[in-house]
Amino acid sequence: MAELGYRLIRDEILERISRGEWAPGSLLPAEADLAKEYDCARGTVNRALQSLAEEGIIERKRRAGTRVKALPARKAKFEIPIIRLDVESTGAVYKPKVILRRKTLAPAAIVKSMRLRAGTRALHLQTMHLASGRPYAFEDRWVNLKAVPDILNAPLDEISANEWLVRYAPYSSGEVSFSAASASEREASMLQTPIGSALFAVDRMTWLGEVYITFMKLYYKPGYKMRTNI
Amino acid sequence: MAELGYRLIRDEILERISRGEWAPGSLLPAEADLAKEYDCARGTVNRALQSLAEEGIIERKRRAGTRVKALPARKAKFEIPIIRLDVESTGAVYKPKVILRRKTLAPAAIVKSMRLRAGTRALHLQTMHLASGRPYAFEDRWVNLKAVPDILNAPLDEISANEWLVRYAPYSSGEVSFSAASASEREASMLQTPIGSALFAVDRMTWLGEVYITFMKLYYKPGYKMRTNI
DNA sequence: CAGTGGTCTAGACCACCAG
DNA sequence: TGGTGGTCTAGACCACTGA
Repeated sequence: MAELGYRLIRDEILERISRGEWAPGSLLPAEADLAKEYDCARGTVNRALQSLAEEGIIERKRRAGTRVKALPARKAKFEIPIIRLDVESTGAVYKPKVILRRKTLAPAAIVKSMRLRAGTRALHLQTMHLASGRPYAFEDRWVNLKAVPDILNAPLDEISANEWLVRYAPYSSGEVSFSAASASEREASMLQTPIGSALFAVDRMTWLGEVYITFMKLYYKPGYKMRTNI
Repeated sequence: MAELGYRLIRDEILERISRGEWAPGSLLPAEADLAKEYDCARGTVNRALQSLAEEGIIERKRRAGTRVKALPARKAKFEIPIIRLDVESTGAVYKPKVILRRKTLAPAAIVKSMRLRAGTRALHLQTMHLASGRPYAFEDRWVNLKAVPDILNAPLDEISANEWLVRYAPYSSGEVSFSAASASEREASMLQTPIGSALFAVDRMTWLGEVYITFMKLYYKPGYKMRTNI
């Protein structure tokens, strides 16, 4: 039964799991046996199974073999969105508008979470992301000037701080969290929505090596949804 | 420069990108050249680069070569959470409580999105997810009884519908979306929070092949955050 | 201890597509 | 059309760990 591509083998194995041939918790045949069955090299089966393991469908251990996960937690992949592309994909015209841009002492909470030295000055930015002139999202951001001093010279009304940072320090790691927030007076007036509206909020902190770069809070206009497939 | 493992090569290449050796948009050396540089087989470099491509760091095209993405959209992976495990990881005791369980005509919106036949009866379930007796999340779900008739016999006060479905039809595909919602009277009373509170909401629809299985809306108690790393 | 998955190798063929 | 990445192969050695 010669197949074309490890993807086909992966899909076929996935279907056999779906049909119940291998129940959650049970053991799959060894790679060598599957290779014989599919008449291919073991390496091909290995790639197929590694792919399923990455998706969270199966668990693999040396010597113990490959098992269907007892509680298959399917993993969803989200692209951390670049707002400009998000907006433009709806056909609207994107424009960032800087509301506040001030070099100032960072408040205690920011100093702590970004591990700055006490008394450090940081760049505080507030930006409205506009879609064809209408509010799309409101961003509140702190930037560590020790890490990226050049941002002071960036034309942030043409390119958003997010995109600027992505170009300057592109491959930092970070933490992201999603939540719901009630619009305070500030967010409400920015997004032109009543106080107390439910807003989808994204928090993001990024760093490069040991150096914290930026902390950002983003509030989307009411009705925003973040979608993906599993 | 013999390395141990394609992961090391991947990390090293990532670091070279971070340091700016290859800027966003620029071309990386061909696999064969990198293999020579790292003194390993091309297959090893290939695995390293495929891994970076999956993470959204680079783009690869036959003949055109490998480029650092111009706008590196780092991908975040979220595990679609199983609420019981979520709750238990906080040290609380999980308990699902069925509020409503009724075989009934599906409303038009559900019929349409689940592609049921008009006049089909479906199972309507409302479940409170409790953490040590306190409200954690409220779930509103429709189940296609043609797809999983056996759910009528499931002990849904012991195992949540979600987990039951995961065991019965574990490897369906689906769509997920995250949003913020204002608590209606129903959600507010369920979650013991004021009407209008901002709730983190998850919509999920799953199917197996051509058959739609279930549509679910989940409202978390105020303050819930969904976290991940990038 | 022995069987499993993890990984590397050297070579091969092919699909794709930019020059 | 030639150089690129995508993939397969057959074999090998090793790390891990359950019986």
